[in-house]
Amino acid sequence: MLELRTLRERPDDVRAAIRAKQLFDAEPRLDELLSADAERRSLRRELEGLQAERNARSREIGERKRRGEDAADLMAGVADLAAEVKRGEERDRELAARVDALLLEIPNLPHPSVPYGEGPEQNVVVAEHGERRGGEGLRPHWELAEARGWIDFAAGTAVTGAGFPVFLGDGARLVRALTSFFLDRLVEEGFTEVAPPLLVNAESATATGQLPDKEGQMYQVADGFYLIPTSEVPVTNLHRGQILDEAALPLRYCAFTPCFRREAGSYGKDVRGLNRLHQFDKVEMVVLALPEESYDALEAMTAIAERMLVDLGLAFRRLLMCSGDMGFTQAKKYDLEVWSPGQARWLEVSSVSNMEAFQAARLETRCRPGGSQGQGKTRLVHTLNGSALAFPRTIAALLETHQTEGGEVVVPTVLRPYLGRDRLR
RNA sequence: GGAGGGUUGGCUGAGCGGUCGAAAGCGACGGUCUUGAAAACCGUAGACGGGGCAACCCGUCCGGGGGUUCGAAUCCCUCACCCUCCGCCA
Repeated sequence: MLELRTLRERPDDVRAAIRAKQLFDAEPRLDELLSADAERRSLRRELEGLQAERNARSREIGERKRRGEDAADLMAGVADLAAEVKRGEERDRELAARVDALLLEIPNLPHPSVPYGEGPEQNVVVAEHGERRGGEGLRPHWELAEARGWIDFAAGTAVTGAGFPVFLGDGARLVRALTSFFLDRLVEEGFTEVAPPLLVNAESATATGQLPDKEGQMYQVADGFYLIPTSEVPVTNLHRGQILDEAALPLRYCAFTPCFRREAGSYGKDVRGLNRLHQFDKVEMVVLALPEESYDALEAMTAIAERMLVDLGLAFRRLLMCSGDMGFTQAKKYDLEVWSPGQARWLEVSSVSNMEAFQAARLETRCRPGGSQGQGKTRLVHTLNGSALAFPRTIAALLETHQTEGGEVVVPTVLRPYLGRDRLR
């Protein structure tokens, strides 16, 4: 969420952001929020005066009683005041709850460098790397994988349902090899490896922005928990409510987890093969950074993900997302898309975003020199995350790109130590 | 799943319904001393919100949320979490 102060001081910027992000439903909420907040502030000014008066009189009663004097007259006078305070506090609670709920519906402001656009077609291709493989006889990954028994889509459907493929044999080993390759690389880069919970509570999901709006995208299980749609959620929540030492920033984490998404409403070619699943694996980077350093961190994270794609021998491009395709919580976002020769289309395998202080405000993750024992003002940290990388589409592109005429797959050099062979059979 | 005990400031830990935002110790910060440091001594110190040019003033916060009361860290209800014992379990 944005800080209330931002809405008060820059309501026009917030309104512009809502429109730029094409989230027009948020505009009436902004209006309601601003008026509720104004009402609350004037109420509070009045209420705080009453509270001060009540406190003073109660203190006087206390002092008299301690001296053994009678205070019945004072107590009678304060009763009305106390009742009025109570009414005020009730109204204040209502308004606070309203403001709080509405605040969750206001999207983050796009960074000035983000281009305006109404949808995906206006994303900007920043760079393209590698040579796209093309030609006759290149098969889509589902044909390759099913022919060799690396992936059994039908079995997954039987066990659970559509969108839950089963990896077998060299397919499963490829998953394990990628896991190690990604994590080892990120640890080399200085990230701390995390194995987080795969279920989170509503507070965590709210802090990172999955709730309340995207509730339908998560699987909810018993006891009010949600299956994580990305490890961004548990990992970003690691420092909830803390005041971090600025000298310790940036904090850089990486995590391998399965991710669970309901993906309601998807259809057609999007859901073919590994293109869109309800359960998939992903290695994620999560960074908590100083505000003045967060955009350098965004570039660095994107570069790390890109280098992995280069090492896997995949052709890819980097997109700068336009305002309308960026999503609710992000200030700036890059997508990396790999070329899928078997499908002749681009597939998103990574999304790297800077949320600035949007998540930190709800997380109450702050920093200052010296940390919780430090001096001076606290500031909200900036949070970032990025995939490095999402497995299914990486695997799809990898199988299709490195396929041979005989239906085998040449294993990229960097994965050979992990797989112990140079071909998938 | 059953029974009991807890949750207080960066940490440990006191706290009778009435100057308690909260003792004390540790830690932190500033200073004295020292060539420097340590020790010792003196002092300063919470977070969040509102108001004021400012010194400063006001409000809220003792796990979360409600309640009782003129007044709640202290009493009541409720939820969450932690600990101990029993049961079950990879």
